[in-house]
Amino acid sequence: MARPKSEHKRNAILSAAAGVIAEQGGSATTARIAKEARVAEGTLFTYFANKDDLLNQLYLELKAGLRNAMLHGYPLDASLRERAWHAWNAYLDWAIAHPAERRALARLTLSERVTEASRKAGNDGFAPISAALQEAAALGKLRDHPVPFVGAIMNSLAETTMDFVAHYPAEAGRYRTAGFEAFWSAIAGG
Amino acid sequence: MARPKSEHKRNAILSAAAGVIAEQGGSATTARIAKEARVAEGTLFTYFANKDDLLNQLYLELKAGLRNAMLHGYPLDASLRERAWHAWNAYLDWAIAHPAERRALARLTLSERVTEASRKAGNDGFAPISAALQEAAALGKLRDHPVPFVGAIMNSLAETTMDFVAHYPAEAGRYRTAGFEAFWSAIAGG
Amino acid sequence: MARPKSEHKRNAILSAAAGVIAEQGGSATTARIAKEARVAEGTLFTYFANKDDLLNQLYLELKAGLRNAMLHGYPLDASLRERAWHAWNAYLDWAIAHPAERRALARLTLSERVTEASRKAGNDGFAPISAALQEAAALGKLRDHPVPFVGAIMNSLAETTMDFVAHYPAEAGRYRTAGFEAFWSAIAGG
Amino acid sequence: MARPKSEHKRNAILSAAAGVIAEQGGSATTARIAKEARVAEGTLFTYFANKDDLLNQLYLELKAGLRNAMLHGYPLDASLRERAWHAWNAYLDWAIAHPAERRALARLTLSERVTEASRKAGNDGFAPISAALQEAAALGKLRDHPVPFVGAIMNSLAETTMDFVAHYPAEAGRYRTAGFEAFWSAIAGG
DNA sequence: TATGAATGAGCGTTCATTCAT
DNA sequence: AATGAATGAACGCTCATTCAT
Repeated sequence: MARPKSEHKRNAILSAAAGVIAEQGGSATTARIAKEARVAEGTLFTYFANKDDLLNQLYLELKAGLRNAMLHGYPLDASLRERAWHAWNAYLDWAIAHPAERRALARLTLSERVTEASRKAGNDGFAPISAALQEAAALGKLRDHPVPFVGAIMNSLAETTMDFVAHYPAEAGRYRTAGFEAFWSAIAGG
Repeated sequence: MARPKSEHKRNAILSAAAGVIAEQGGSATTARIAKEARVAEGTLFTYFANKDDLLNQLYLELKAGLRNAMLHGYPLDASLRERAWHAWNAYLDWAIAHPAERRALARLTLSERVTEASRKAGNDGFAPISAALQEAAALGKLRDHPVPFVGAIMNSLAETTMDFVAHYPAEAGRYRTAGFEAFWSAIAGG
Repeated sequence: MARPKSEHKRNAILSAAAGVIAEQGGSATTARIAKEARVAEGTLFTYFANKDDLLNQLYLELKAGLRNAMLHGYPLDASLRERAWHAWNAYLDWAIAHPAERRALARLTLSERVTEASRKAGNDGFAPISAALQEAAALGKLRDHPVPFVGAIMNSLAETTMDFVAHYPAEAGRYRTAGFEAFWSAIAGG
Repeated sequence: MARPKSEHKRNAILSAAAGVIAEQGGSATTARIAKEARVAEGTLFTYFANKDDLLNQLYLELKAGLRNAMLHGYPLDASLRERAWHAWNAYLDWAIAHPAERRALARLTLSERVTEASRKAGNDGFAPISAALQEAAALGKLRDHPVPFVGAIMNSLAETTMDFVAHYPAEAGRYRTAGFEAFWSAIAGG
């Protein structure tokens, strides 16, 4: 093969896209992304069929990165609260370490251009966390909340917490704990 | 430009904008909005200096509408929980009655085109609710959470609840209560 | 109405398109056409939905112009030969007077982008000439040739004649006559 | 570039080009041609300096192929009419046997990218046929037509005939004869 | 020499904004 | 003030050509 398609270049484009989307949101252009990735405009299209494809692949990549972060070291056998605490922290750690990725993911999640199929695929692999919630529900530990509702609550409280952590880094620890307490109080009981 | 002739026309444009943004998100064009408002393309620009101005004014208008809904009949002298319950229900009622507005507001809140100034101005007028939270905090009834954090938690849980209400209208009542319980548990105590 | 869409501008674009296509063929760009028409690039698209639409409308317009030229003064009651002679001359006169249009029409006729529907519509209105051929065939004056074949022969000989007239303007008259004689000999008889 | 390694590969590219141009006309891309020739995109440019060069060489190649077909078995000593009949049939046989080549040649003949020099060179080698026409003219057998005009008439009538043969294969024989009769009547006489 | 990824000028088209009416 | 045609910068994307392998 002449010059093989380089995983490095693909990642550079995805990474540049995350940065530009985090910064500019809906007005991120392919020209800007290519420039940021130090790649010709046309090159972007040898790695991604079109802009929507890039957006969807980026969404998937970000979801996968987050999942890896959350599931790395996940204490399968610990108590429910400990597992929740692990997931909570892993999420915050990832978000703190990857602010652009986090912002880009938030924007993509709300974009009309990310397909339903991508959303579904992106949520695969979060199975262990879902499983924990299912188990908790079965044990009657989740008040009366439907499982997906609890998942959504966790998500939205974590996002909110993350907003404060990002805004007040000096009090990151405090918000991290407070957010978790709020979450745990919100769902546990029964 | 400063004093448009017809308040009716201005409202038609704002209302059309809410509808189109709710539906199309980032790809809403001024041409489409004007058409929906039954107004010429150019007319839009005698009421709003440019698209960003329209977006920011719409954001403000939606925030004001929501505030009016939440504060109408607000029981200033009731218990903290009752006041929270009132606000909670008022929010959900507004969102159910104005789905396009709600969706547009959610999208604008995340848009890079709504300025910090607009966001600040938009949160003015929610003072009575903030006041209640302040009071609660002073009484030590809010665990240890900073007041703005509690406000944000309320907001994000209400949004999450609203998503489920919209998705499963048959179980609206259940989610309405469950969401409030989650919220109240999350923040009350101490 | 603010500024009505002007027939003049539409014609300027069509005329510019004919000129540029005659000159550049397949590599005629919308930018070049707009420039030649002294119109902004975007304006072209307020008169024509897209480039293909422009091409098809131009084809139709050129066909209509040619038809008008050929049918103007057409001697419905003259002899067959006289009617053929009239059509022959009218075609050559039009082609000589409108060299760019003629060349553009030739190119469009061969383009993949002119639809079957346009071709069909373009041939409507040449009915009187077709009728003459039908009549001649009925009278057994066309040797044994099928009518459409005779029409095609006339067309191709006229085109060939026109090529020579264009190339050797000094001998235009000679080719005009010689071409017609060739045509008439080719089809008449029986 | 001047001495490509493989004549086979050069032919594969030319042949693929004929096919793609016949099919797609002006929108034939070098990428598509290379793919069809089972050759890398870059390889095309080691055999041809650029796309225009490929087009011109293809034109020449097609002309040469047609010439070979027409001159093979050409009855130098037969009567004028017999020689014309031979050429006529040879052309139709070639066109029927090589539809893509014929179509590509027709398109290239009209393309602005085939140079005057190529056209001239392409017509060399049809000398024997020209010679026959010259001879006939000298003998006063060609009415009064200039020789090149007669050649062009033959060409355009053969093309027209070919269009009908391609469209109505069941009546190929009839059109073949009728076309020739039309041609012969058009030019012979005196 | 052959490969195919890389390049970037240039394409057709959109759209926020201006301006003649 | 209202209209909508006119504008042209900017977009996503294509493709002939180059060049590292």
